Amino acid sequence: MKQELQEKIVSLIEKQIPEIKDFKTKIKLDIPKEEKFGDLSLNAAFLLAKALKKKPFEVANQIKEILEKEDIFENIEVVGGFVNFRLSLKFYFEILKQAIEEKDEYGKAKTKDKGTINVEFVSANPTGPLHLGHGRGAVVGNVLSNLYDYYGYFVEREFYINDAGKQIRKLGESIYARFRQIEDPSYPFPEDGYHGEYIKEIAQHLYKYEREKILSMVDEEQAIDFCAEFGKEMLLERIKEDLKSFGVEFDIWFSEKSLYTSGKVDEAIQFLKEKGYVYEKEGAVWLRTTEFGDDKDRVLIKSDGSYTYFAGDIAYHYDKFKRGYDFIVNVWGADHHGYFPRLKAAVMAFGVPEDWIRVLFIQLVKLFKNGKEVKMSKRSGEFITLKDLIEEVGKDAVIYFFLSKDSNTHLNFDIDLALKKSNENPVYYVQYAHARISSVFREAKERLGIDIENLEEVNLNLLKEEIERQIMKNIAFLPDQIKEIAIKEQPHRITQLTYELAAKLHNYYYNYKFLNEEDIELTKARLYLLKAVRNALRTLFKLMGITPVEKM
RNA sequence: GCGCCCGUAGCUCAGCUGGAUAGAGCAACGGACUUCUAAUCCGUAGGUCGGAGGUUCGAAUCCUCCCGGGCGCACCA
Repeated sequence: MKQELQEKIVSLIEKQIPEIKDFKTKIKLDIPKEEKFGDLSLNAAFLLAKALKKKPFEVANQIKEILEKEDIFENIEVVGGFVNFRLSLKFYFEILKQAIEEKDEYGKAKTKDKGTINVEFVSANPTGPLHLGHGRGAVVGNVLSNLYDYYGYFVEREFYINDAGKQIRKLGESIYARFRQIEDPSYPFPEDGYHGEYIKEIAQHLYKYEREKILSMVDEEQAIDFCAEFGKEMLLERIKEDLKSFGVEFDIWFSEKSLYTSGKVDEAIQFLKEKGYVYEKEGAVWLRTTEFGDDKDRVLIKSDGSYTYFAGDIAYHYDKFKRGYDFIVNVWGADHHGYFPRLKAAVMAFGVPEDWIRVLFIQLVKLFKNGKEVKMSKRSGEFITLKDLIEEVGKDAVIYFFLSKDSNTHLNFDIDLALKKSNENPVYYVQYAHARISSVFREAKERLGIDIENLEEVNLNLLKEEIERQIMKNIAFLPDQIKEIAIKEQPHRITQLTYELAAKLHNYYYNYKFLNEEDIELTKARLYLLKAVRNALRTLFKLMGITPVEKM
């Protein structure tokens, strides 16, 4: 909406001040922080002042005169060099109508014509339960996907399963050792094995159902492989369950191992070789990543003939490249940031532009208990899992908390605070706003017989209060703001949009009475506005994966 | 040593890629329930935006240097 308005305004000005076309990219139509500056604010006069050799104030007044003839503006004021507009109620009424018709997808793109993209996130090793960092990545990746979907992209969500390599081997050894220890407590546990209780559980499960089979294996290696495979599958199932309870579902589960068994690694290396970026040195095969900004070249095939992890990752991204996405997004833990330049270089060697691959880094989640930091590590097995946390505080609170901070900053998670389930968690604030509206609707039906589903003829001109106007404005520009945070990849800002709208609703609720049997017309108009607010809230909740509760 | 990220109220954090008097929540203090749910609302107090320069009509935001904290610099995965 803002975009359309801006284009309209610029084209109107252009008829009289053609110089404006030189500043089109710098012109901003802003929503001012303060109400007294109107609904929208235009900075064009500052930009034009120099070119026209006039003062910003004079140019602003000129713009004011041009735009005053339009009926979508109720009032235009010049303050300093800013041109501030107030939009007409007529304009807002159209918006409310739209919000009501589009339900919980208010403002969402009707078609997926922006393109097709892939978002890869979580991608945890199937060697243990998900921890809090994974949870943060899951929320950020999922919401980012939802935002792109809202914006008009066809989005595929993908989980890359690291089911090859040493980690899995270690998993197998750990499970096997626990398995043997059931009968022989002195059986040695691998030094750097996984210590968590879940390993024992898996071992006990195997002992119960597969004891004979495992013990009959002549080769211990075979038994370890078996344990690894079994454990991996079991843990992967748990990961899937945890994510599902979190409202996160993937379209594609991509196995790293499949790359090796299907020959895709060789295929990718061959492709790069033909492009001339592969060479041999000191018995190893290298990729010339320095060609694309990496600070040194990287090994693909080690001198012992085995592939590096990097080679596998290249094959994986070569696969994505061939799928033909417009661009891809990877959500990674921040400790991998040093890895990005080389992967980007490899991907660019395929022949895609630099921004084809994007990475969102998720900084560490630090857990605090009793005011002290709790160190988490998979190796010691001493950590609070995502599942524990969701069970204790509920998925909505966890989602909202993980989402409310910029993913690129460290997050301190105070477990005591979260467990309190108190109003200190702002998720209750926004949910309460929705619950209050629902409550009003229930009362409207019971007391006044007004069915919220049949609000056809309402006189919106009765909505004269300043707060009502503010709410309409908030709803009107919400889709613009959602789209903006989508393209800027700032999913955390959605919590603020939600909070702002909820705050206005609470203010409105406290200061005005909606149900008034003496004035049914006004009641209906207000219910109509409330319905638009409810839909806007539901739209935001849906993007975040939070439940719109009817009662609290 | 090199690279990336962070530094904003007592605490946890926003600040929309340069806009107007830097904002929220929690904590503190003072008010508002005979009402459609007080998990709410209204108000008070709290700041050298880590520091110093620079760019310009205008800087928390962009550039340079410095100071703190985190992370990363493999023929590991």
